[in-house]
Amino acid sequence: MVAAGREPAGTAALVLDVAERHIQTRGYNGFSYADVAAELSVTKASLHYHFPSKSDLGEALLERHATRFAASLAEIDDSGVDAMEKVLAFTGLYGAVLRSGGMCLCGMLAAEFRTLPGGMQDGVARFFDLNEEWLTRVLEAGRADGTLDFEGRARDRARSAVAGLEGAMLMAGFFDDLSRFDSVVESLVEGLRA
Amino acid sequence: MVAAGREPAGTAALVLDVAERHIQTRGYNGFSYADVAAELSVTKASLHYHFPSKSDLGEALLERHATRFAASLAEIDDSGVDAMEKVLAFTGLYGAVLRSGGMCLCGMLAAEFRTLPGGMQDGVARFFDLNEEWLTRVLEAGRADGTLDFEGRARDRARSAVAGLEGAMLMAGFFDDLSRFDSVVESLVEGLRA
DNA sequence: GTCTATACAGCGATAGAC
DNA sequence: GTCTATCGCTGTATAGAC
Repeated sequence: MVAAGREPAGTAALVLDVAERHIQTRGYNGFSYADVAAELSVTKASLHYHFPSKSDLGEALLERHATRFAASLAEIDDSGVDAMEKVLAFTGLYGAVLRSGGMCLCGMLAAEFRTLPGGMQDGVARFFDLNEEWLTRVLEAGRADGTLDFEGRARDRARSAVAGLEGAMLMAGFFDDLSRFDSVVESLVEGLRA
Repeated sequence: MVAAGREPAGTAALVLDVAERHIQTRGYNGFSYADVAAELSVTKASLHYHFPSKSDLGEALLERHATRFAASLAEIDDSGVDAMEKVLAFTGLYGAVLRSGGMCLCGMLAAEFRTLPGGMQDGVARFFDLNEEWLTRVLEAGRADGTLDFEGRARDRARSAVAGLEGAMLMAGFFDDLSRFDSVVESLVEGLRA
């Protein structure tokens, strides 16, 4: 079992790694325990020891993902750069996943959400909430100190930005064309420039 | 069998209707012939008469969808409104699907594309190409006659707009919050205003 | 064009040995 | 913690009667 507040280690971590990549590329309904087991050269039964059900696996993955993402955001906060640089670092987190060859984990799960177990739906919602709250704060701070300029509520901007990034990953991944992602980031940034 | 260039009628059309809604809400891997059969009160074997394989069904659906969408775009072209109104009518096509309770058919399939049969992948790509080409033309015409104003290449703008709309549908559908879609349309429109 | 019946592969999941 | 073996179910798909 996994100690509370700690990331799984050993085989459990490897399972999460493989499952994460499978979900990013094929979706939750697009991979099976057999796929993961074959890739790790273990048996399906061994996976069920670590994650009794597929939804347990999915929820553990979402928990790890949220923890890691929150840590990345905290790192950006601690870097002491201005608001625009923070926004760019934020888009960079998305871009890194795209360059690694996959769709955003939670973007993919959002598309499938009606087929997901309830616990996973909540995990996906929490991820987006985290994104929006962090970005809203950055936008508000940037507008307050004059380094950013935009119309309307910061929260609406943050939501539009996250939606734009998700759509950008979807399209750039589908066409295998990173410039489609860059174009969206570009127009996002232009809309915030002081 | 379906006559070339004509939409399927009768049971085949009903099958496509149900499959379309299932893909929009649950994805291609999220529904089965059994689901469709139950909803139409027929047997699975009956579905296989109309569409021998699931990929045949998917490809027929994409063909009908492309035909209908092209007809909607032609209708906008023929309406004689200015470029901004055409863009709004375009976003309205997406919004109508969202209000009907689903994700964009091809947006959903784009997320799953690595698990799709090759013929369906091509169909999805053609849909996005059609979107981009039409919107690029509208943006160029609008800039030429002064009713729109924006920086950069029209094609890049069109691609960003389509990506934004896809992401907006994804997020608005997930949170069941139409205002998230409207916010994205709003910022899209603002970025084009002369 | 729809039905019953069935084939066969893959799925998530469990029991129990090591 | 991993294995072999197996279960029950669902998936796509087919044969052949009506």
